[in-house]
Amino acid sequence: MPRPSRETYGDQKPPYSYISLTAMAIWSSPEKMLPLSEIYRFITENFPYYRRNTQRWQNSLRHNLSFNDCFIKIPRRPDRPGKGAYWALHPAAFDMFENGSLLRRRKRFKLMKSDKEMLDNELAALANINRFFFTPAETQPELGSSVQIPIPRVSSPPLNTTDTVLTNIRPKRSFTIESLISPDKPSHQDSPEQSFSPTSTNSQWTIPPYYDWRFKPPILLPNNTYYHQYHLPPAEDLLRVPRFVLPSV
DNA sequence: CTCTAAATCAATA
DNA sequence: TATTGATTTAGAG
Repeated sequence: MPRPSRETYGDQKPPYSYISLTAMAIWSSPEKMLPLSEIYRFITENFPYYRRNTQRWQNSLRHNLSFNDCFIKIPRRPDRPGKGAYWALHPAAFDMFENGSLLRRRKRFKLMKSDKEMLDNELAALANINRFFFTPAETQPELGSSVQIPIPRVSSPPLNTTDTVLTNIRPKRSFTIESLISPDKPSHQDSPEQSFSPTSTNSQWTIPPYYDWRFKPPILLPNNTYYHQYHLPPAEDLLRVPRFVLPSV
């Protein structure tokens, strides 16, 4: 009996929710995050059913991305071509599909307010990093140097570094088509590149390694302001990328 | 049957 | 592209 493949369902609607399909797409990517257009492409390429009525299901899928806390939107780095942000899976949402509920989960994945604020702080810091790309070239920090990036206060207290909610989270299954189509395959082992690999040293990983800046605990200054210290990547390709300069208004 | 996640329609930014 | 609300559909206990 042939192993179930991408064409298993043909033109029939696959028994997966948009959330499942999106998670599959994201997880199949090398960086574990994709722009919207790539999510579309994954689904239409792998499930022929979705090659028609695209306006309907793509609208629904976008609704899912915005509505569900399990998807986090990561700003595109200015040195990357293309449009739209990247979408990733929230690391705490990996066990959403326990007991094979790929159609309807028992519970929605909803973040607590404190977790949402923590994530907002991370993303705000990322947005600030992006802004460095747009500052005048003369005043941009040296690549390979360290830089302090102010964190906008979205709540008080803005950060809780001892929070362990996000610690030691790994997926219970891999979001490959093969493993999801035959979920009862018991001995399925994740390939190394499919395995979850936190990059931060303190294992409080929240954002994929896309930004390449190493996370450091926030610094509290005497004036009661918080900073994040990042190390700018020494990557050669980044050095070659033309730096963006804001037109002075 | 009930509960509520998921899908749909669609206005708006 | 992305967010949000309103409403309907339908999965599963």
